[in-house]
Amino acid sequence: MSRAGRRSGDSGTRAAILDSARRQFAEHGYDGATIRAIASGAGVDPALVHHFYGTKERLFAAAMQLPVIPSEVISAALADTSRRPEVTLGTHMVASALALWESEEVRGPFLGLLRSAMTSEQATAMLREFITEAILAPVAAVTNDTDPGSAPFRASLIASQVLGLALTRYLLGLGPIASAGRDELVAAIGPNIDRYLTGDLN
Amino acid sequence: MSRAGRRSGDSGTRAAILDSARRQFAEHGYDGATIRAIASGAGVDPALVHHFYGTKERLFAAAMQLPVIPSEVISAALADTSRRPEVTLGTHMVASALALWESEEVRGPFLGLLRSAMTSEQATAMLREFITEAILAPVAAVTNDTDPGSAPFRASLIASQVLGLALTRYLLGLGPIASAGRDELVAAIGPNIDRYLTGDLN
DNA sequence: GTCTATAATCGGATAGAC
DNA sequence: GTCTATCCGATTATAGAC
Repeated sequence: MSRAGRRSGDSGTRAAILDSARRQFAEHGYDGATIRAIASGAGVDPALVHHFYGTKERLFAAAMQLPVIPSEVISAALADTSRRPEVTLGTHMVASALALWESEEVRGPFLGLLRSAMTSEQATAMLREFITEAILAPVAAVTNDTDPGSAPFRASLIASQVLGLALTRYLLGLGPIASAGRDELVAAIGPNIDRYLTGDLN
Repeated sequence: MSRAGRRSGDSGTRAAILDSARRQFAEHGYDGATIRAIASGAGVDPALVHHFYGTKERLFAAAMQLPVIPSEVISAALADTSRRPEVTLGTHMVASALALWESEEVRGPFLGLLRSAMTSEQATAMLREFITEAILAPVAAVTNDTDPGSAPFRASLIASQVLGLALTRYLLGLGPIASAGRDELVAAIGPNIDRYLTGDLN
């Protein structure tokens, strides 16, 4: 019978390693996360990590794959905004980001990428690419009616505020902004994003 | 004569090591900067670094000392603003930050601290302390007339935007924001800081 | 003040047994 | 699929000669 021999299927270890990797990269960044610590966190031998993922770089790339598609989330936000005009797009963007970051599965890779981008050129490129995909594209869709050329600049400004929010809230744990509720932050920051989106920047 | 023997004075090496340390910490963060690279950058033997500064931690603390006193800079900005009311405080804060960061001696330690704060708990504490001193105090001085309790939250929001600016401009090198001129950024971001300072956040 | 030599540790990666 | 054993490079830090 073809059923003889060991099952080729999953025993869950592969996923456990990826989970542990996400946590380690999120907390310590690329350099600070060690294969040994990742293996230990998954309850397996370090050699197994290499067995499944080859090198540390490849494991990092695998771990940083977001479980959501940025462009889909933004599309949903856009659709929602056009249905409820009382909610501005900037407000909605901040609310969406904060909501996504409350999920461990999204926040982990994102913070890992952010931390790693500080010291690794490769991670910097990955983060830049992600930002472009997640922010520039939808912003361009909104602004290309008024002033097409300003879209990249507007998107960068938005990125600076949104990344600054993640930085102070999750990485630095800056008192009031780390303990503030979602609604509070949305109300405080949303209008500033709106200004970057459609306001006069001169 | 008391002039016999080797001069006890400075041969410049100590300062050269500190300079090299600032550059290395700025570029690679605490973990990424190695004593060896710092020594090499200063053209001396690694053992000398230990001879002068003891441990890597002590060298880091010495290298991160800013050559300017944050509170003094802010005081100057406040005084300047009250003399020329056409320039808003938020605009002036952004301009001051960008001007300071153009000096290698200020930008180096600052970026080093920012990079290191991503992975080192000790550096995180240092950066938090610095932010509080540099931003919270002056903000409180401006807002305590209107709504005393909101000062820490307002200061944190300002920190999120200012740190986000440093992050995208210098660490990530995000296209349009990295190549933008100082005036352009001041005009774009200043008003948003003003809103965090005195606007309605609800 | 400056360097050589070396101790002690830790990291990624591989070979190969089971 | 999983683990043991091991190699090899890099790092901080110290002892001590000159």
